[in-house]
Amino acid sequence: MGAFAPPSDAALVERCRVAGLKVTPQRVAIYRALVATDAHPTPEDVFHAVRDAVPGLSLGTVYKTLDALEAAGLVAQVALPNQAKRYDGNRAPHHHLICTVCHRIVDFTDPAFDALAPSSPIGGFVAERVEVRVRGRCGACDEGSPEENHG
Amino acid sequence: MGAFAPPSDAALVERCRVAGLKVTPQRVAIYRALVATDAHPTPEDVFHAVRDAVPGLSLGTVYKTLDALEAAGLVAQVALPNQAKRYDGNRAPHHHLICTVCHRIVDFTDPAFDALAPSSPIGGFVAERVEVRVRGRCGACDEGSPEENHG
DNA sequence: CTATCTGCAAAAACTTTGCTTACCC
DNA sequence: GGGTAAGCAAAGTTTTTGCAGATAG
Repeated sequence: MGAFAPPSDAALVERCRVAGLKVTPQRVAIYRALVATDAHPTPEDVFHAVRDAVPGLSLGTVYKTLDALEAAGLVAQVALPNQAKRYDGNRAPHHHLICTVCHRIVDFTDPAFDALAPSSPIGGFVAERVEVRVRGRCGACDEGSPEENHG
Repeated sequence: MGAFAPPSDAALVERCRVAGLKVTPQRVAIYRALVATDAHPTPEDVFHAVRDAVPGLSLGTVYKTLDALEAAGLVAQVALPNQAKRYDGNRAPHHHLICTVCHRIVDFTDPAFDALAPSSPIGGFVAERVEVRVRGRCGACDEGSPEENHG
């Protein structure tokens, strides 16, 4: 089955509609770019990726659009120390491997992690989502050069 | 045993020495302020907390000092979306509850979480540390006002 | 038609940097 | 003394905001 098929533009458009967001070429292009990559790009990254397909696109629009998509729950932000905002278009529950050398963020899923919840309710805290962040060195940074490989 | 006793200034000074950091009044005051709180403050927060004890302290020094302490591994950063840097002086392994309403960060530990590791090595990734982030609503924000309670 | 959205540019927020003086070791 | 660190202020980055014209529904 198409469990790994990327969502069609129609699907993205539909999600915008459901969220009450107007469907514009800029918005769809930005949304699609984010869903199509697993690189957790910054707004700048998205801007550059979409610029060609949408002439005249402005960086400000990218910021506003990512904000809107995030507020609508269609994409998420992955905040890392000492870095610009990074976005994640992957809606499925998943976790992150974060390379401390090249700052790559790799999605992963793990059956054992999916049911995680604190064993006791802490101070009335009501959990909604759990994200596990594993920090370490990615394959490239571990074997290859101990230096920066790339982001 | 004094498992929950805050570290003495002498202990903090010693850690600085071991890390090769010169010991200055500013540095110790900033370090102590961070270790003494569980509020995960921003550099601004730290600045205000320490300002009275260290007249003439500058915000720039707070930034530089927090950088130095982080580089030395004595404190950590907790990056959250749409917020200024936040620091964590808690060196013990622990995880975070993050309130989506008031943005409070609460430390917690959980035996079940401490041994976490991906069940299969992903792409040669070598894990070093694991942080679990539980997002939801803190006690105050869940019962009380559904609005902002406070940061 | 009307509310939203875009592009542009200015402004704000946050953080880093450069340099001189002061201080720890 | 020599090398770090502090203070100050300027500069740099990143992100937000305001507004006029364009556009989706």
